[in-house]
Amino acid sequence: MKTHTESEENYIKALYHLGGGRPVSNGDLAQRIGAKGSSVTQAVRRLGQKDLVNVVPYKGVQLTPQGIRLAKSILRKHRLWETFLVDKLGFGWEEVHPLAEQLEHIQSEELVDRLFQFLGSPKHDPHGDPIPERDGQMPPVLGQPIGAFTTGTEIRIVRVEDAGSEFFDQLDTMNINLGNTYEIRAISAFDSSVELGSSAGTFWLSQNMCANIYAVQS
Amino acid sequence: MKTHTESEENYIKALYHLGGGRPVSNGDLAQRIGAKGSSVTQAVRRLGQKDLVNVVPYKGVQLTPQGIRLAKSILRKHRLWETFLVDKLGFGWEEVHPLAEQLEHIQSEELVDRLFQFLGSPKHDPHGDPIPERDGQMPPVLGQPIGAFTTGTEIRIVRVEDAGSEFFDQLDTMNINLGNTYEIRAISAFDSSVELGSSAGTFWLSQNMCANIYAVQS
DNA sequence: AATAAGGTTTAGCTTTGCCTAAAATAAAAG
DNA sequence: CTTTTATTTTAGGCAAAGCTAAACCTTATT
Repeated sequence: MKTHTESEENYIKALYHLGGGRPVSNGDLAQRIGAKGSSVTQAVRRLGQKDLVNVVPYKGVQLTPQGIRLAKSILRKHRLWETFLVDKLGFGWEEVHPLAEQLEHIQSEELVDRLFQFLGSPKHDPHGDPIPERDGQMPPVLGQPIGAFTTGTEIRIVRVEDAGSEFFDQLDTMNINLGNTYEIRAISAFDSSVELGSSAGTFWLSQNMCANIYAVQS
Repeated sequence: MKTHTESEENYIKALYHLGGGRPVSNGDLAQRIGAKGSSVTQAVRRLGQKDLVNVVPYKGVQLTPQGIRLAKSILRKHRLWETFLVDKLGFGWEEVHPLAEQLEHIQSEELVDRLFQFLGSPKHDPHGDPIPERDGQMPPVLGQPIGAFTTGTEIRIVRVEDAGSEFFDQLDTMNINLGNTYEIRAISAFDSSVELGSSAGTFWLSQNMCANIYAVQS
């Protein structure tokens, strides 16, 4: 397994995020990376030479199986480090992303394996996102948006989308965490907001909040 | 506090290692970095523009107070990560150096502080080397070479030099670790090797081994 | 004091990775 | 089916970091 630059890894990661295995447009990729289209053209050409992507000029870029494998290994590292930062160092979930973005580029199979063990072989990261396994298998993506349940259901929060720092701040101030359980008390016919209840009382969640919070029946 | 490239940080680290605050020659620096002299000339010019070093052409390069501060902060990170890798992830002391070399470039004051706390505010790393404090103060450099003690002394191993992987392998096979205590049984007048004794028996350590193992009386 | 040797710097080239501006192509609108 | 628009690629620059080879200081030797 060859060694790649951070820039290359960032492109691979972005490609995986945007398309998984499907083709991605130059523009989308440029936007995601935060570079100009011309830079992207060059970058993907380099990746193509390494057989990490297939490039069809003017059409799009697509990860090869090799590229997908690499993407998953980076994602694995990213999510393991996030888990470390939250579980062991006590960071808040909003703070960890930029740090994990640096840590994910550290190269060492051994380190990843040991970290995985040290963290108790987690299947999901602090946001509830699945951590790819060593062999590339993906644990299940958990939960449904809160709005998808019916009134009266007991639910448990299992995942939150990364919807920006304000979203996370809101979660913090409302004291909402993974593992919390609530009862769906009501769903507004007017604006789709949801009333949740627990032993501590009840409160309303806006539609926008609900759309980024995932739960399972419990 | 500005942000620096990894290359820059590596030069600063090398400068600190070779000279502390004293001037270092282009050649020595080149050797340490593993680059050619011409590359070094350019690199130190860049560092000079950032006021991290003073350069006197044909004479030598010298860290500024700013440079020294940076060097210490890198060293702090390096040694904290080594401590993490050994204490928490169970790496052997010979394996951790190249990994810490990557991890030391992660940028985040907060991360360093939390890591420090998580590790129990250590003053020395797994090799017994002092970990610079947040403010740049250095804990004491521990111990004396084993050969410096007199026969009959009870000693405790507190530090080992980084003398290459074969040295560490030898330590491992002889089961020598920081914290171990021995009695100095004899010192050879012929080759300065030393006989150490413990409850498990006695054994001889060559002069070369002794020179890289530091101990205190206990 | 002159010169040879060794170390240092300059000059010029390479790659990565980004940029802007101009040309080329694909897609959508008339 | 042509033309306009939006996207993508080429062309040409720039900075970081490395390299080799040639020129240039220092120092040591004669």
